[in-house]
Amino acid sequence: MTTPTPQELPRQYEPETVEADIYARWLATGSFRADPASGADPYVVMMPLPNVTGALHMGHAMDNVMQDLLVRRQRMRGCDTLWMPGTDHAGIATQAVVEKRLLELEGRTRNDIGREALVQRIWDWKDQYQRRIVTQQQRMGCSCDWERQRFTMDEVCSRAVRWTFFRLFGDGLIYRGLRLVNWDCQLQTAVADDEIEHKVVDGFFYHLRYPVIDPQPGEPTHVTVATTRPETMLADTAVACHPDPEAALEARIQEARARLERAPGREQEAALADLAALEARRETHLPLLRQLVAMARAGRQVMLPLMERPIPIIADAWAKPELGSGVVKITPGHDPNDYQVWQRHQGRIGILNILEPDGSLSAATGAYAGLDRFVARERVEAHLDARGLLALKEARQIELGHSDRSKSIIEPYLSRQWFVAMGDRPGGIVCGQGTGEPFTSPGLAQSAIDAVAGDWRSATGRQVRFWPDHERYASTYLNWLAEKRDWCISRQLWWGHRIPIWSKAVDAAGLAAGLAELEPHLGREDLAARLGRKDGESLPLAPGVDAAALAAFLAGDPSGGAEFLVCPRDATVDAAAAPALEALGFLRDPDVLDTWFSSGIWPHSTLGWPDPATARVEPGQTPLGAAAPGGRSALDAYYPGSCLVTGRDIITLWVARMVLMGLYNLGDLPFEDVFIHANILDGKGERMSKSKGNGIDPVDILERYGTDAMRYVLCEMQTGTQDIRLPVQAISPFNGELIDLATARHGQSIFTYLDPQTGQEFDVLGTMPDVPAARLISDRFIVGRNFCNKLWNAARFALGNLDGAPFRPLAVTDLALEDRWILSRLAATIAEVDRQFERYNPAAAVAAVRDYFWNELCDWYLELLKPRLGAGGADAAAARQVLATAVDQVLRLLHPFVPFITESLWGHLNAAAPQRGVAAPLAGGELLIRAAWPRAADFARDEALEARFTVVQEAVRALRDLRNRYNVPPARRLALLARAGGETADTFAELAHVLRTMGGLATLTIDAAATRPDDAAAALSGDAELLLPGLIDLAAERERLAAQRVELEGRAAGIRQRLANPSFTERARADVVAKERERLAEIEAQLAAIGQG
RNA sequence: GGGUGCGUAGCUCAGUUGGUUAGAGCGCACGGUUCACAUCCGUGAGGUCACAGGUUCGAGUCCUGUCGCGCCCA
Repeated sequence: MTTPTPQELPRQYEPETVEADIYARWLATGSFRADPASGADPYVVMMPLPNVTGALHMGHAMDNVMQDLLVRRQRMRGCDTLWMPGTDHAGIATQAVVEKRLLELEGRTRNDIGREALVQRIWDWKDQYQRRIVTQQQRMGCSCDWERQRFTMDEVCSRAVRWTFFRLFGDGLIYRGLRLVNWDCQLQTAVADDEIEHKVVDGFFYHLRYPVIDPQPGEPTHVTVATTRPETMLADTAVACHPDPEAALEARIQEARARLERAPGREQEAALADLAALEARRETHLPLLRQLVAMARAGRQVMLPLMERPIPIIADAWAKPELGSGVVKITPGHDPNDYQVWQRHQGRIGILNILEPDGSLSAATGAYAGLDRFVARERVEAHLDARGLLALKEARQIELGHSDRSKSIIEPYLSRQWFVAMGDRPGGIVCGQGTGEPFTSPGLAQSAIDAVAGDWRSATGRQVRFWPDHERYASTYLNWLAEKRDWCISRQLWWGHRIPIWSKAVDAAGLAAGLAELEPHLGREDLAARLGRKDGESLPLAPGVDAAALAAFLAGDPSGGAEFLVCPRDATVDAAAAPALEALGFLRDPDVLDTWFSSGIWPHSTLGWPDPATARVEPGQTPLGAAAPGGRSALDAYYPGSCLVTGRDIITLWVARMVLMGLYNLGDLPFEDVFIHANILDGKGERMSKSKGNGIDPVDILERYGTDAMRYVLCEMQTGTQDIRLPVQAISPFNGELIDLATARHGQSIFTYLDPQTGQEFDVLGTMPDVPAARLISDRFIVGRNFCNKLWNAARFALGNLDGAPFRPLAVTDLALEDRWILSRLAATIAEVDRQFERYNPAAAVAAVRDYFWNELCDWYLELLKPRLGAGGADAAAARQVLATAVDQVLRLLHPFVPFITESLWGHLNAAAPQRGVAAPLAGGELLIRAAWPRAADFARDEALEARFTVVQEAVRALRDLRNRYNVPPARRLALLARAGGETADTFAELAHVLRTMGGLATLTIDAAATRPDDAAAALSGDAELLLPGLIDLAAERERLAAQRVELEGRAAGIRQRLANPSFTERARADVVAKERERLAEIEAQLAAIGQG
């Protein structure tokens, strides 16, 4: 890289000419590399792995920039920093995208091409998007250690997944159980609760009549139940009424009364109607419900129509006497609430599954078998209607879960899934097995709760703390964990980590024979075998296990049926055992693991756990084992880590799981700090996302405004807990004008808009074949570009004046007052920036540097410097040295925020003034990225001088205001008569040159006893009066002073009133009262000044 | 339905344990090309802090309620 002389630097900062070179230089010098052998304190950030489904948008940019900000500062503070990059395979999301394309482009489904071919296509997709994501991150300036980059399905991470599964399984924490899951009939997989979008849609509420079997005289002949999904009646196993309908109804009536009392005027009518309707039920519904309770106790039944199956009437509080008929149908296999009813009445009522994985009805439905569920719905409706059993069909809005991925309607579906037990276990669980500091926790969820709440500390004294609002985010985390719900980890997908289990069904009769066959495989440390019951309980199998005990265990589950489960510890063991297991009739589980299973162990899987020495990294990557015998492995050096930076939406899904998996596998925390940053919203306040078409590609922003401009604005926006609205504009493909998407009208789809100028349609997703695509940007980033340009030009000015400025130690007496002032302000700024970094407040940190750089260094110090530099001599030399030092420190402070421009200017500064400092030389360095972070203690703080400077600055502003008011040309020098005494007079005298230079004065007279000449323009500044003779217009001036007097008198009156109030002077803090008195005195002095004229 | 957060200048947002006259940037108005920067400089206007009560000597800040908006969970 050649270094141009300052004179050759362009007049404007051109990011595109420096960014690529500088990034290449950082890479070539290994500046991002972590080095366990350095002996420095580690600082470790594990990137929230973006998934390979698509490219990054501004939300990711925020996440990445925040991480880079923290990492770059800690690197400059001398830490051995590791920022671990990587990507997530995102099982269902990625497979769904690839399947969708397959269908759109080739009209084929996954079953048409088969498992192997589909997985290959997804790998290709992953390679493509991983490259794109890394490019995006590198262009954003991310200083990750790329030589350690991981992917959740690479060899290193996959091994850790298997070991984790193996360990959990061996500890009895993984089981297979029958559960109601959310089933996506299109993708044919279970999906997690958080992958469901609830939408209100138009539907119907069907009221069905079920005949009572052998009704006695006076008993009803039918009961009426209601449902939105009539076809599920085929799987009904009971009808229920409330066990104490009277009490339940009265409770609702009381609530309705209370609501009525609280209801504001316009809601009164509705509340009154509600109450009346409930009260009417005492007559219309209660008698029947009481009768049904009695019938339920007597074990009476109704006949399920169409299936002609008797089902019991039961009493359960799930039935609400205030709703519908007060009777509900119970379909445990297809409704989550009914499933709970079934659990409460096990043995008395059955559970049935009538759905096939594709959403068609199963053989269990007889005549309806094979029909799609929506076709079956119509048939059932027609058949019931024909028999007079459809009492009513009312149109109604109903809430329905839709799959995030396929958009199809989710069905509650009874299936066998794998779970991790999150709750407390008898005897607890052992965390950190084999680590030297193992400990016992009641259960997995509890271990993660303890890490945040209460007095628990890890063996190394760590606990988890959320920033910038611990209480708020900790409560999200704790509320979720407190439910301790078992975690469904199986997904019926092809893309992901295959569940490493071989299984074979067994019953009581075959138990002994099966055990004998398995015997050769038992007792191995690399293979775990258990006998699992249908209810999810399991027992370990070891050589010589007591068959009688196992038989008793099997008999303990009334549903009967069990299976042998075998889990090999890793792929090698698996391959070796496979033929034997197959020969015994074992089947390998076809499902894959939930993505969060592998991302939950990301903070240690990436470091080579369970054994860094044997972790097989890819060619060119940094090995994870110790570099030398006795040295530290990546795992030793970088676990536990430091900080996790992420958005609040995955506190539960991911943060909590990383904590508990880290504790379980390693006995310590993956991080201490969790920095929750803002989400990026568009101009309408909607969360930015590619699939919504409002996502901005950070590369589009940085190509237009520069990377540093983008980073600067992102940092400036990260204030606290507030989400950020980023108005989105499209660049018109027709004329290049910016079009605000918040106000633009849509075209034929929600992804197209109409150009308000040309009326033509454009597309923001770039997927419409016939509609021109538009890039999305946001003009919010102009601010950042302007900032960079200002920095560039200030540095250009400094560089042009430094002239190789040699270093020599300077004493305070060698310095001008403004030198001491700018260095004092520097000390204050460094301290403030550090304080704000520690509070995780990037906006306040960057504002502190900005204010120092722009409002103090540029606006005052540089202007004061200009006459001194021209004068030459020792004073000019000292000025150069201070200037070089101030620029040096500003570049360092700004580097984490705007790394490219600062690194570029650093090189020029090194050429112009190789050694910098004031009292002592500062440690330099060829590259800024590794230069030392500024220390406030290196510069003398002089608050008294700062206060005097403020007084003079105020006077200068007052002078400028007068100039403006009287249209005085900038070049005209003025004669100032300052009526000031005491300290103010001293300050004016001491800093007279500042007043002269900045105020554009020809002469300055300070006189405590001056009288105001008639033709003088006058302004107050503190307790001084600034008089500019020969400027005015008397009438205007009198009017102005009169207005000023009114304002001052108003203020004085307010303070006098406050001081006259005894309860204020007695109860308020003494310093507050004193301050008020002081202020009053000041105002009175000002009034006196005006009055005198 | 439960939980949680937000509402401050035209816009996007700050506002530390309650204590001067509520701030910044952008936008707006006026004036400016003196050779670092017009992506700049100077000055100014602009707010009933959503609304209604309450606590307090004192409330943007604490409490209660209402309205509007968002997110998470069911």
